[in-house]
Amino acid sequence: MREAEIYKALGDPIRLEIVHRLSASSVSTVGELSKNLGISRQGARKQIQVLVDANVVHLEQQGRQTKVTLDTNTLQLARAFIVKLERKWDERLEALKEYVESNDSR
Amino acid sequence: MREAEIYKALGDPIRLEIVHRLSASSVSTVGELSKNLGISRQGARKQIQVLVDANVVHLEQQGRQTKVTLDTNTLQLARAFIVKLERKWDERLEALKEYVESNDSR
DNA sequence: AATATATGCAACCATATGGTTGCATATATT
DNA sequence: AATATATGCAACCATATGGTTGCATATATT
Repeated sequence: MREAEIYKALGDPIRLEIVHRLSASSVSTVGELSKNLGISRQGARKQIQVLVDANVVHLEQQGRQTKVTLDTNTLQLARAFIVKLERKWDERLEALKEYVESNDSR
Repeated sequence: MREAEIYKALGDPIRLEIVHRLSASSVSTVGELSKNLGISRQGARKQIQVLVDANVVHLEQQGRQTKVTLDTNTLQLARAFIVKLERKWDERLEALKEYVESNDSR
């Protein structure tokens, strides 16, 4: 399941913060994204790499800087899996409820 | 961000498999869920505990067995965060596109 | 009462992870 | 040409994580 790797990549406060900034602010270079995270630039770079490896973001060289972009396909995959879990679970509850009602002694 | 802990809990193949089985099959006890995962029962129990700690599932003692239930509120939180990321990102792309068009020299 | 079943808890271990520092280098700016 | 900026890469380290085995115990079944 590729989804596991995606969730794992999102499953860290710093990495989630990076992804959040990417989506919500206009910051988009490796250098800028690495600021104010409470860790060193090199440390931040390693976290960005985890996101790259899970295809949550992509990198693109631009002169001396590196642009970071979100991969919405990956986000969609992550969302779809959760939606499926929710739907299947609801179906089961529904089936169970009907079963209980059909055997209800009232 | 509580979401990070949720994603972290989902970010492991075995744990994701457990959650998937919970939603898709009628298996619902700690013992049954622990089977066929390729690890020992005690190992599986530790993974279930990670899901419990992140509130992805809840436990409920029933006689000598322990029932596991999905917490849909937690799943919803995880889904909502991804949806928000996708929306914000789309808004940014849209704004950028309009900006480019307004400065287009054609 | 004796046995079987479902479970929990603790100690232990190898590897993964999240961080650091130090150094190198390509591209822009002056 | 000299300097500044943005970045990458590697070695290292402490702690977290994912697994194991061994043992204890509460509840059901016979």
